[in-house]
Amino acid sequence: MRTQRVTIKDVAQKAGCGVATASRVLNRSGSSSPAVRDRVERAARELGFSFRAIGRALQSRRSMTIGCLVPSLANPVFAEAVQGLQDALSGTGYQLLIASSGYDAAADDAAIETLVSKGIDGLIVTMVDPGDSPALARARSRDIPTVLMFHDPVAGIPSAYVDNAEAARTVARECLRHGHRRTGFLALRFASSDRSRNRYAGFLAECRARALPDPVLIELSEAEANTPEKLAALLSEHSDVTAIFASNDFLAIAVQKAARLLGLSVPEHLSVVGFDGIEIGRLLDVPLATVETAPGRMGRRAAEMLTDMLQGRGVDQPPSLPFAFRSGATLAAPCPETRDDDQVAARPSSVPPVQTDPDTEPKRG
Amino acid sequence: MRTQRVTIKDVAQKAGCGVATASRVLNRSGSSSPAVRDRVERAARELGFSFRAIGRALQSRRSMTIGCLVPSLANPVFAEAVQGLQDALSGTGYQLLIASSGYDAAADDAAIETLVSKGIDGLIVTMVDPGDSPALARARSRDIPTVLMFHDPVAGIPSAYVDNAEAARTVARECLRHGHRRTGFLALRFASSDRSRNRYAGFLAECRARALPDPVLIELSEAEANTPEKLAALLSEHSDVTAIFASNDFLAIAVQKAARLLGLSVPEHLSVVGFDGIEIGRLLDVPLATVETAPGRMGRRAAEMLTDMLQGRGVDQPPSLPFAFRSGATLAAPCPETRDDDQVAARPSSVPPVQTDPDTEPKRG
DNA sequence: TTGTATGCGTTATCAA
DNA sequence: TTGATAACGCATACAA
Repeated sequence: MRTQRVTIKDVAQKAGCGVATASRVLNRSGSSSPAVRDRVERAARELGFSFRAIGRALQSRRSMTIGCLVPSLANPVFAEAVQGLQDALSGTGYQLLIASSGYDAAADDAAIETLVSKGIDGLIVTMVDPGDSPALARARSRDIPTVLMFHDPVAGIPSAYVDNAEAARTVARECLRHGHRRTGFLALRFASSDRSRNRYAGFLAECRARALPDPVLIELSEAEANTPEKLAALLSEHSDVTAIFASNDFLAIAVQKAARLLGLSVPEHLSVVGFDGIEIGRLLDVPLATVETAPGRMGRRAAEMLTDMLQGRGVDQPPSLPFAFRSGATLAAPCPETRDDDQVAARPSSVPPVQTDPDTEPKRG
Repeated sequence: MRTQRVTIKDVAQKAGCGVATASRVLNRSGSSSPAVRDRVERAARELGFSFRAIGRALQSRRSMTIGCLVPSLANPVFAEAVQGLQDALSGTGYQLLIASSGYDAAADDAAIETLVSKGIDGLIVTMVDPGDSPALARARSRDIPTVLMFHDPVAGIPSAYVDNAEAARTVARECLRHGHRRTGFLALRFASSDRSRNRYAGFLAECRARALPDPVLIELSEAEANTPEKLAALLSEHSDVTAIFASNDFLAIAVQKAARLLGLSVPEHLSVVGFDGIEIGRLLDVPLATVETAPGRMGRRAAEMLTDMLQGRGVDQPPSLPFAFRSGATLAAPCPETRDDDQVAARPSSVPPVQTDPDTEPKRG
């Protein structure tokens, strides 16, 4: 019962012409007489013919497929970015072949290897270490156009990104402006995320620039991030901290849950700031203070850069995408007496809020 | 400077043997002498050879690629499900070619058409109307193994799903148990989602079975869903409603925001129940009452069903996946005096809570 | 304008 | 054990 798929050869036969003619008609390439043209089109219609991309790919050496690698689609940041890719790619004829690594460097390499073997025309990746990936290097040495997402530019590979360090400095300023002095930086998989590291670096730099104590770096295991009780325990070890900068919104939300478990209210006892600006964050009844980075927009930008490269247009690193600090109910002045620290919270110093507008032109990193 | 890609022919040449031999060695198929074997492997290594999937696909008529269509990755439910697919597919050799429709039926068909033309070996879809899609029908008539996600089974296509109607009945019982009588059902794209419709149907049926007033059906536009103010306005038109059942968690969270805008507190003035059980819902400091459906698990199930079919094993519709009503702080007894309705809220009738355990065997729909 | 033949990269067949 | 060859589906150079 298996319907033998109809090929262009069948169409040609039915139309009583050669395959080349059929190909020309169906592709509107070359020239053809109205008569043959008609017969071919009717034959194709009647046979329910459609081109198979494999044949084309083999012959044209272009698969019209783009490979995409992200750590995980379970994190809304990446999911939104991939949807951004889809949006930008729709109508271009390119399809997305997707892979996820689970934040694992070895898996990154294996995935890229596989994607390349599949004959992708281009590559869009977010990975553990783009600067040290044999597979990525090999892909690039094979002239496969590649762009990064989320990463600050690395190894000369163009990237669609926000300036993580600069954004983190903004968060620091906002915390200080509200009078926080003892801050904490919370991160999952610090070792396997240059984004987290760069954010910490910026946060740290700004604190030092203002002669404030270094923020406490709190690294979490996967288990701690997903279990509010464990997170709470971890949090209680740093009772002098009045503001937590979480490396992403997901974590920031988890921190609030943990704080509640400890009987701390946000922001009275503990301020929380996130990073990313995922959609859901703005719908929370206590809006999350965070850095809006518009992940979907990052995806669109990445796709545009890649399609430019695919069309032979040279692409050099564009400026970083804009971000905007979004104030929210989770960030306020600390109440010194409520946590057991021994320092006096400073009143807001007169640091003006730094904001960049996501709708105007990007700022330079 | 473009590196001409190395093919098996190059390897054969360098090893001084025929391509067939090289193929056999490299695939460990057929037999070969240790000597040749050695030469081939060394040649392959030195040339940096790797198979190109396109050639294989053409000859074997299998692309080792699975097509996946979902409405949007911006909704965490679908993103988590797709990640579930990835997890289940990793190691099987299958890759995921992905498409999204933006909840548009025409886009659904176009996407399936494209995926099929790409030579996918199987299809996993969530779409507007699987029962009325010419493209899907065509794919199936071409014997492309297909499974649905999220949909109650339709047109004889096996599905990985939860029993939407039954789950909704559970929600109704829970609402009634807490004493709610006037309820509302909130849905986005009601017309283009059989999931929403089935949930409403179950909710309605249970209300009627208990001789309660029909729940108010509140349909939202995209704009209303994303703008808390508009949602609030809509909500205020139904001030007699004491409990809202939102068709998904995303909406449920938005409703809370809107309620806050109206000066209504949740759950004192308005109870809210969601659907899906997305990861982030459980981290909220006011945990969302919802139906946990484990989207990731649905994805894994779908992938397993498909790989079974791909291996020629017949797959008939398995029972629906289990769901669990998760109680949360957003559902409580109504306070009759706080909203302007004229009816007296009933005390909880003695309806036992209905729960199914996601870790035990699935329940039958 | 049309058709034939070739090649894209791989595997399977089959004869040596 | 080996290797030449024929597909697979398509586009294109070239000849007619």
